[in-house]
Amino acid sequence: MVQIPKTSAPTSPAPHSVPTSADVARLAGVSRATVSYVLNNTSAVRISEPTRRRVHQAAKELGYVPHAAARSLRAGHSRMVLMPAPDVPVGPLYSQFFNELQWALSRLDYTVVQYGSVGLQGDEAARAWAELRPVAVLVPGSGLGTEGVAVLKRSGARAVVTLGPDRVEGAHALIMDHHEVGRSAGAHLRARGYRRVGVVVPEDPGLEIFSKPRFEGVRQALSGTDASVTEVSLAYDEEAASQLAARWRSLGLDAVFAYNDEYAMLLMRALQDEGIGIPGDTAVIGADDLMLGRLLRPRLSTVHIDLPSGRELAELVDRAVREPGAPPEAHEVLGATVVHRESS
Amino acid sequence: MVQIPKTSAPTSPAPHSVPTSADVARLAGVSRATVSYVLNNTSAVRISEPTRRRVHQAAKELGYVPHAAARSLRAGHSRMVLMPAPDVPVGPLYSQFFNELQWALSRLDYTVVQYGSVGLQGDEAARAWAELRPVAVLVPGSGLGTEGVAVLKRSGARAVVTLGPDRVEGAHALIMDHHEVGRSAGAHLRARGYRRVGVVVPEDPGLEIFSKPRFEGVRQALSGTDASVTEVSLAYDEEAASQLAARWRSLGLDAVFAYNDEYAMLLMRALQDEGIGIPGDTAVIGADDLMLGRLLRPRLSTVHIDLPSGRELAELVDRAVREPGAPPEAHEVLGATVVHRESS
DNA sequence: TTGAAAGCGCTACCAC
DNA sequence: GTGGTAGCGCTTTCAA
Repeated sequence: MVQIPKTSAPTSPAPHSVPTSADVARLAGVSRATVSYVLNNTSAVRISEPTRRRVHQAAKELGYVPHAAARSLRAGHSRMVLMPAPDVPVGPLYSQFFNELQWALSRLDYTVVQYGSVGLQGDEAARAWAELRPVAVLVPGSGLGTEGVAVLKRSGARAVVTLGPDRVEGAHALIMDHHEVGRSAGAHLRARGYRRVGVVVPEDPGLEIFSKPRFEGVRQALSGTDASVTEVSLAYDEEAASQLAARWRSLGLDAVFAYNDEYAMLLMRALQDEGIGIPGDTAVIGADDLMLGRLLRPRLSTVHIDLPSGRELAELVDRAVREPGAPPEAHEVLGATVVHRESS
Repeated sequence: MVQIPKTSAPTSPAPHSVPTSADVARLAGVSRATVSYVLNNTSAVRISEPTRRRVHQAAKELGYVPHAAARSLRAGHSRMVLMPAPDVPVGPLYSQFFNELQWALSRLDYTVVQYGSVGLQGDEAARAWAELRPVAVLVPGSGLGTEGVAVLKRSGARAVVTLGPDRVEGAHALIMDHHEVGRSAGAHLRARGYRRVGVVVPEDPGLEIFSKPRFEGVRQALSGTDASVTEVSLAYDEEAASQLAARWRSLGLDAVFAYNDEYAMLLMRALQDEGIGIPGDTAVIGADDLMLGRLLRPRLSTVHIDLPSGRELAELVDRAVREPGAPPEAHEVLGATVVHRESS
């Protein structure tokens, strides 16, 4: 029987070491090999039913849990898919995508692990990830360079996938080019006849990866026309917004792409409080197509963003893992479509 | 020299296996022991400078990265802090808390890993986590039971901390009792003279952990008074909100606690579109004190929630790891204070 | 049907 | 100063 009486407090300060398969074997009166066969349902070998029972019973009594590190050390590989945890607060879009991905990967029998790599820079981070010998690494953003990819592959990663603005040599890429978001917004504003277009760029440096290309996209969409594009820096707080609103008229803008829906809401509110009509005096368009945009008055025009489904990415990963020799795939996966509502 | 010429394409399909410390030793012309000493800066032993250089050089050429599993297998422990990834989209509050935590733990030389455990139930999940032999496990929500804690501890976790509504035997607890949120809101509404109070309860079953206690809290705050409390179910979409608004007057409520700021915004908009004045006809109060509440008109009253700082939790973890015999601590860490604005 | 033993990559004890 | 080597927990071939 188990040594800890069921009825006593489970806080047993006994320094009992953690049970190994050898302990299970001992208790069941069999060899470690047999324990392994039984617990892994190894089909290549047939174990008698009584023995199986004894092993299972022993494992249960000891509370045996296999040691993943030992197992994958022996096996020479794992099924861990590693993903650095994003260090900026992410919105519902990313959360949903990530959940889907996780679900799809677990269906394919991979284990998804988000690795917190605060404070690690570029190749140093790649090395830290490589220490875990993941079978695949999914890297959002643009932190990974060619050397990082090489480190990961050398250490056994069979698939390295970047989710970001650009391709990295040797890695599969899900290219999420936010230029397209800006371009859609810009084209929309141009088509609706606006000529002096502002583009909000968040002050938060962590958002630069998105804000820069979105800004550039607007510029691209309006280049070759008589429209002007003005960068408008804005921190995500009320004070900053109202200060901006106070000098808004002096900017002489007839439309603004507000980076995303949240910044759009912030700015809209400040403009309205300043007596600036939307879209009459200034048109506003956001991005991300959040629920809140539909709730604003006027209803917020926005750029809806299509991310790849988690299932798609999971399949890419699986394909890459099974065929590591195959040349890296690169897919443009960010779709942007304008949802025209009332604010533009 | 390294075998892959620097100038050729780095897509070397060569099935070269991943370099081990033995490879480094061979290339440097020393023993594996020496490699280990050098790369870990072992202070107990002095290695000559030329040797150090040779080892470092060889490691670099091979792109050697130590194998974390092998290392922790040998060491008998790791410094991995495991946290199951939340399966519901989390708001900025949690994101920020988590980032702080991660940062604070990495300062203490722990590695934080979020483990995606979709589809795993209770003790099964605990077993999956235990396989990784983390030194500490932080579990948000209420999924972990006494048996789960026991499994984790038996498999070597020196600290198990739950972040949720209740204590679990044997685990440290950061008790986040959302009753207090409801109580604050209820007390506020009562103090302001409202008597027929509605409480929005999201339909999303994943939010029950929060919505149930928040609802109960309001009930508690109003029990013993002549005020009534009515549960109002609501899905997070416009259609549901406008249907609710259409029958709002028939509910005869003079105030509503809207679960959180986002649901509050959804409901407020629907009510206003229905011609229901806020707070004149119905007062509204949200929770979470998000930026968006300040931007609504009328400005949204809300319940500000104080979570523990990531640093505090990190210190608790560290203490628990160093003193695994110590009795589990339990702290009430959820502070709720009403921020009165214009909507109530 | 079951057991003995090798070995995955690494570190740390002991010898030289 | 440096090297040999045992052994962490596990799986799997080969024998019995």
